[in-house]
This record gives sequence, structure tokens and C-alpha cells, in this order.
Amino acid sequence: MGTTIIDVAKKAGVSKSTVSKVLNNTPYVSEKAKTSVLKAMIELDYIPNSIARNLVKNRNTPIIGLIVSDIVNPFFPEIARGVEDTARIKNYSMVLCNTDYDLRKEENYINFLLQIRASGIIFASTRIHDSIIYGLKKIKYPFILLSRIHSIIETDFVDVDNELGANIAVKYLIDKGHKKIAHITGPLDTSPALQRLNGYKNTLKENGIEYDEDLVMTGDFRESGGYECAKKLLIINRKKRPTAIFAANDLSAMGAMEAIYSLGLKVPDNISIIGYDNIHISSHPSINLTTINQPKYEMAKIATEILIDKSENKIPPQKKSQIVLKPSLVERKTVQEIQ
Amino acid sequence: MGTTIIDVAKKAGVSKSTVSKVLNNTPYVSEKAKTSVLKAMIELDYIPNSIARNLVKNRNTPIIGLIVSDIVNPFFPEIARGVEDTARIKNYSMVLCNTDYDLRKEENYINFLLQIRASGIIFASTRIHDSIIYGLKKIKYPFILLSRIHSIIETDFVDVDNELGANIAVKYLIDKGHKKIAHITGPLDTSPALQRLNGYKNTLKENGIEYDEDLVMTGDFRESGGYECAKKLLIINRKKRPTAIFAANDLSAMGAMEAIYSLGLKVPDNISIIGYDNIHISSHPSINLTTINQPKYEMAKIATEILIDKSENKIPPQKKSQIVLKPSLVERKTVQEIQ
DNA sequence: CTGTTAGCGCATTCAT
DNA sequence: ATGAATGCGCTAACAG
Repeated sequence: MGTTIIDVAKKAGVSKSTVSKVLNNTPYVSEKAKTSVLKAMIELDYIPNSIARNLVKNRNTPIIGLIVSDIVNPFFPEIARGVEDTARIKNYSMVLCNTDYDLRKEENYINFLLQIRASGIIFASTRIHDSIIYGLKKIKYPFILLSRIHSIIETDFVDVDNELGANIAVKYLIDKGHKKIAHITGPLDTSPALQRLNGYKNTLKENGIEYDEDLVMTGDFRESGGYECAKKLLIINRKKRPTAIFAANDLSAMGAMEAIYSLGLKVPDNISIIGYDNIHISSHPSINLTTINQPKYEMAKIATEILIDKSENKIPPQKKSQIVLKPSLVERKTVQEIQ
Repeated sequence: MGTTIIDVAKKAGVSKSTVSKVLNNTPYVSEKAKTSVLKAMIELDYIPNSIARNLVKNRNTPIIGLIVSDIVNPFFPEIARGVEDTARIKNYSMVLCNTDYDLRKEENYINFLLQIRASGIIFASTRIHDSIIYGLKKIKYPFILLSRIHSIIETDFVDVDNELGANIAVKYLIDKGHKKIAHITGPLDTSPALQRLNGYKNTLKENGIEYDEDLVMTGDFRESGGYECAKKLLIINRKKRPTAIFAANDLSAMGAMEAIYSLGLKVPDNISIIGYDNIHISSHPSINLTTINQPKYEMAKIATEILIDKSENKIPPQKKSQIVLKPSLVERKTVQEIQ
């Protein structure tokens, strides 16, 4: 470490500009100079300092920040993989920032990314203070929301139609004969949770089923939340126990399954359950969770491409890309038809 | 973006040195100057360029690179979380680099991290070319191996005693009456896979069970590999079908379970299975996988702390930290006692 | 083709 | 207490 362009220049017996030129593949360098510089570089284990290069070129650091709320939720590693693959193709790297649902951590990360002049930020289904969004917009910093939208402020985003997803899920349950359908929500200050709840309500209505607020439990997109909600649903409301649960994501569906088992009940024999996300584990035959698929890799890919294009000014800043993909049903074994 | 210290200086009517001083909390700055600088900073949305700061301070970028082979394996998000939490406390960030088992990707990432002058690299159970390790050592670049060791080259590492883990697993099966115990390995060019295989062999030997190479299948630490291996184990060797399988990690154990189910068999009724890692999902009542726990978060924490101490020269470069933690048995429901 | 000069954004002496 | 000057590692004119 610490070998600079000057060390190389000395060793090769040329000026540092010449070294810089071979580094940048500038045409007009004599073969002789080139080879001697290359040789010196190898001998000195020279590693160009890209930080300094970007500084003088007045370019941002080729890093995309991906801010996620919970890296242990398998939804996010799949997103991360998509972002990372896409970024790499365009010669960017990804910094993964895990907030653990902590708003202060999130702010810290944003500051960090700003300070290292990262090329842009992807907010993957995190809540963000409006003030932060305004701040980012004000300084024209490239960012995009993934699996999240903002109802008031215009931003770029890539999302999946959450209402439609919830619609498909609940309609499926209804078609299977279910009428007492519970819903375990996500945190209600996030748009996907809210939209799925709306989809749930609307679909009930459209099918002539009365909305019963006792059948809706506020979860947190985590297993533990799903567990708690399902417990309440099954114990407290014993008289009007639901025959099916629509969980706002697979993780809470799995938590709910835990609760159901712990009460000696079975899925789907005693109670049907449908999730949302289609994380990989849901397809395992031990789980076999019927769920709504989100095209995770594709979402991540699209968001990354848009962000990078923005950062490279290939898309004018004022143009907003607002992509909404379609969810789809993945039929497995956790929903049973009832009479 | 683009606001510099000079813009702030102009606006505040001071020199850029003064601005720099308030930025760095240097004592001798008049209250008056300070407030006017602070005011200008806010008005201009000034964000200090930490890249430039690190450059002049001749410090590395406060980023730790974490190189993992497969971010979709839940083992790694848990590691990532540990690294990230620990790094953050010490004011570092983490760049997650997912190689998808691709050596070229790995090299690319290393180059990238070197070029941005990241403070160090954690290699989480990836294979690395020896030449790379030598290269890193030669330039005295801080790095540490996590869940992996190198048999020849002296490096820092944090590992869990893999032989002991395999020992515990296989002994447990033997104590439950199993004699025909198969093993699905990891990729055999990685140390954990090799050591677990050794542990498997040794434990059989110590207990007077003859080693049968037909009962050992080379997997890849992935679900698909576990699936394929189990299929072979169950179909091809129908006559000497094992009564138990020791899988080199939970993911392949889950793949094996899939294969078992697909043949109409049951776990643990027809065949017992024990995994390795204790990833979170294994505790789900639908899976309930008996396994060997690795203290993932702790490993990550320790490795990160050592790496940062190295990077900050709090540990002399020549001193090698070689930590070996203890695995432990997590008894669940996938192993059955037989007569 | 090559070297000199200037400057990216900032911190740090060293005078004043 | 403040500012001018110098330089971190590098690129980009420019002149030679």
C-alpha cells in the first residue's frame, strides 16, 4: 500500500503524467515508455487510488447505496443480489446498509453515502422521513424507492401493484370458500402494508363480505409479529376464529404458522394461510406456502438501472420513472377449499 | 451537491481554513466566525466530501469489505448483520460483495476494495487463490478469513471448530443407534467442508464404524446440491440406504429433505437428518432441523473488531489473531432413535 | 510523444 | 483567532 504514481514514475524514469497516461490508456505513449511504466507498476505492486482519480475527475464514487430495513428477511438478500449483479455490470459496487428498522441508523447511512459521494441510493421498503426526501430532492441527489412509494412527493420508484396482489390473494381465498378471512398487516406507516390492507378491504367489499376489524392485526413484516398476531387471532377471537389468514408477507405467514402449530392446529386443515413475497424458503416442501410472487430480482434490476442512468445523466433529473410491476399467485399447499 | 468548502467560506466571509477548522472542531475559532460558518453551511446544504478529507489525511476509506460466496444462503445475511453492526459502532461502513461462487467476481471485488482504499476485507468462507492471499500479505493489506482457514499461509482468522462440530453431529447420530450414516459434503476445496468431512470420518472410526465412501456425496453447500446428493444416496444405494444423513450445512440438509419427501419418505421416520449452521429458518416448526450451531453473529463481530484494530494499527501486523469458537448441538426433531 | 502546470476538496503548518 | 501556502494522488490541458 501507499505506492503512488510518483513512485512509479521515478522507477520507470518518466514523469508522472506519462504514468497517468498509460494508466488511462491514452493513445500517444511510446511503446518503450509504456512497457517500462508497466514493469515498474508490477514491481512496486502499484494500485491506483480510485478515490483520488474520482476526486480530480469530479465524479461521484461508483457506489450504489442499498438501504434495507431487515437483511435477515430473505426478501432483501434477493433484492440485494439483483442490485449487486446489475451494478457490477455497469462497474458500480453496492454498499449494503441495514437499518434494522431504526430511523437514526437510516439517517446515518444517508449521511455517510452523501459524504463519500456515492452515486445514488436505493431505499428498499424503508420508511423515510419526508424531510429526508425533500432534502435529497433539493440537492438533486439521485435516489429511488423500491417496493415503496410516496403518496405526496414525486419520486422515482419501482413497485409491485400491492393492491392487486392483495386482491389476488383474498379473491383466491374467497374462491376457495372462505368468508372469515383475517389479515396480518405490515407496519402501517409503510406503503406496501397500507396498500395490501386496502386491497384486502376492497376485495372483501367487492365480494359482499363485511369488513371486521377484529380480524385485522397489525404486524411488523417479521416472524415474531406474525406469531403474535396469529396467537391473538386464534385465542382471543375463539368464537369467530377465521378460517383463513392473509399475511402481508411470507415471513409473518411463517410466524403465523408457528403460532398455529403451537396451538395444536394444522395448516391448512384447520386454517388456511396465504403469504406475500414468495421468498425462496416458501417453496420448500416443509413449508409449501401459497403466496403472492413479487419479481424481486427484476425489481432490483430495474431500480438499479434507472438509478445509474440518473446518476450518469442519461435520464433528465426532472423525468420521474415510476414503474409498477405485476404480482402473481403461487399456488401451493397452505390453502384448503372449504364448503 | 457540489457545494465546497470554498463556497461556504465566501458566503460566511471567512477563509476556507476557518471553515475547515469549524468542520474539525478545532478549538481556537471565534464564536462569531463559527456561527456564521455554520449558518452558511446550512444555507448552502453543504456536505463535506469525506473522500477528499481522507485523501489529505492519508487515511483509508472507512469501509470494510465483506466478501461472501452466496448472499442467498441465510448464513451470510446473519454474518453480514454482525459485521455491519460492529463496523458501524466504530464508524465504519460495510460493502457487501457477493461472488456467487465466481472466482473472477471475487478478484474484481478485491481490486475494487483496494482501489477505493477500503480499510480491510473479510473473506467469509470463500475460496481464494493462494496468489491473492500472498499478494495481500505482501502489500500488508488488512484482511481476515471468516469461517475458513488456510492450511499453509499464516493469516488472521475466526473460525468455529469444524471437526468438533462434525464430531458432535455424528456422535449424536451414533448415540441414537445409527450405523449407516451418510454425509453430504460442501465443496471440498473449502476448509469447512474438508474439516467437517474429516470430523465425520474420525468419529465413525472412533466408534468402530467402517467408513463407506458410497455414503459420502460431494455437495456444494446449496439446496440444489443437497437435493441431488440425497437423491443419489437414496436411489442408487437402495440396498444400503443410510438411516441418517449428516449434511455439511443446513441449506443442503433442507435440499436433502426435499429429495426425501419427493420419494415419498418421511423425516425422521424413514431417515434422520442433521444439519450444520443453525440458520434461523431451521428453527421453524415446519422444518425443525436438528443441527450444529455456529455463533454467527459473534464470529462476525470478532472478525470485524480484529480487522479494524489491525487497520488502525492497534494490533501489530505480524501478530496473527486466530480465533476458534466452539460449535454446539441444537436438538430438534429430524433425528429419530432407532433400535 | 513527453513533461510542466494547475487544480479536484480538503487539512495542516506557519505566519500574522 | 485567522489566512496564505503547501500538498494528499491523480488527471487534464498545454507547451515543448
